[in-house]
Amino acid sequence: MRTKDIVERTGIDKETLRFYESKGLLPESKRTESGYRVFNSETLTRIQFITTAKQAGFTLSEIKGLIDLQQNSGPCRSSRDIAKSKKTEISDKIKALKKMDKMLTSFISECEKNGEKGLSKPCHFSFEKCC
Amino acid sequence: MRTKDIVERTGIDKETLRFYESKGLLPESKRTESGYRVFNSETLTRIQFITTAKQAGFTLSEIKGLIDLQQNSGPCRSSRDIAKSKKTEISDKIKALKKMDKMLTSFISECEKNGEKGLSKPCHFSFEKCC
DNA sequence: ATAAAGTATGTAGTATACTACAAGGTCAAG
DNA sequence: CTTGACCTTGTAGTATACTACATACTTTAT
Repeated sequence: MRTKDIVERTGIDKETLRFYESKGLLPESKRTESGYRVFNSETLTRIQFITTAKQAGFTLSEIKGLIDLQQNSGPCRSSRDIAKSKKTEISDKIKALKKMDKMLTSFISECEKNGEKGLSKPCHFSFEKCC
Repeated sequence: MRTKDIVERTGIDKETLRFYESKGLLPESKRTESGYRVFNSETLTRIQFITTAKQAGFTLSEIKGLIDLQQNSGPCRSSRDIAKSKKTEISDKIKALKKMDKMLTSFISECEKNGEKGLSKPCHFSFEKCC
């Protein structure tokens, strides 16, 4: 696969691909004789991983940390401990998201109170007071 | 309350407080005769809201959007629709986080396989292949 | 009265994560 | 054999979210 194929299949920009390569999130790719990048399907799964991790709110350097976790040759113990602390971060993020969701749910039901009338009137609800 | 009190109670920096004010995330605060900012407890709840929303992965402009939702005087319907689409974003983020959590859980149990021996050996696990 | 702590403003700098060129080389189709 | 799509590098610019001054005024403690 060449650059264009990766771009089409993952949806990321070609400049972003190069940017990720420069940051070490992707290994330096093989090249044709003329210098064109050649990718394999592992690049696709790697980019999907980066995309998911980004959506989960991790920074690129944190994502690099996760990639390095399973590539280092040191003892598994230290990697496991990092993984465990990441799990804590994740559960904190989920808590924050659930709190936001609860606020929005209350807001929506407040809006919809009294049906059509309620929806036509201005809002009287504070997210801050909700939780 | 003065700047120092807000800083102590919320943990945000005084420059960040001023920054949020300049971005419209906080209303322009009242001042003493000499120009010192004076805050009330609503500022505290507002900052807690911003902090939670940030942790949930929302940008400051998205957070401003949420604050504006319940402050606008237009019909509740449009605010409700924005709130509904925010709820979708939140559920997508939670999905991404759960996926990450699952990967890390598998990674940890793989590390801990064979107990002490497993933890001393290098890792052989790929997040990419997991999900 | 003076030093120390606290606050104000404006401006500049940093880190992250792209994003957009410019200038040029490669390759396949007509 | 040239046109156009595709690729290369390097460098510069943008947006977000702070963060760090420099300079100066106010208030509090001794």
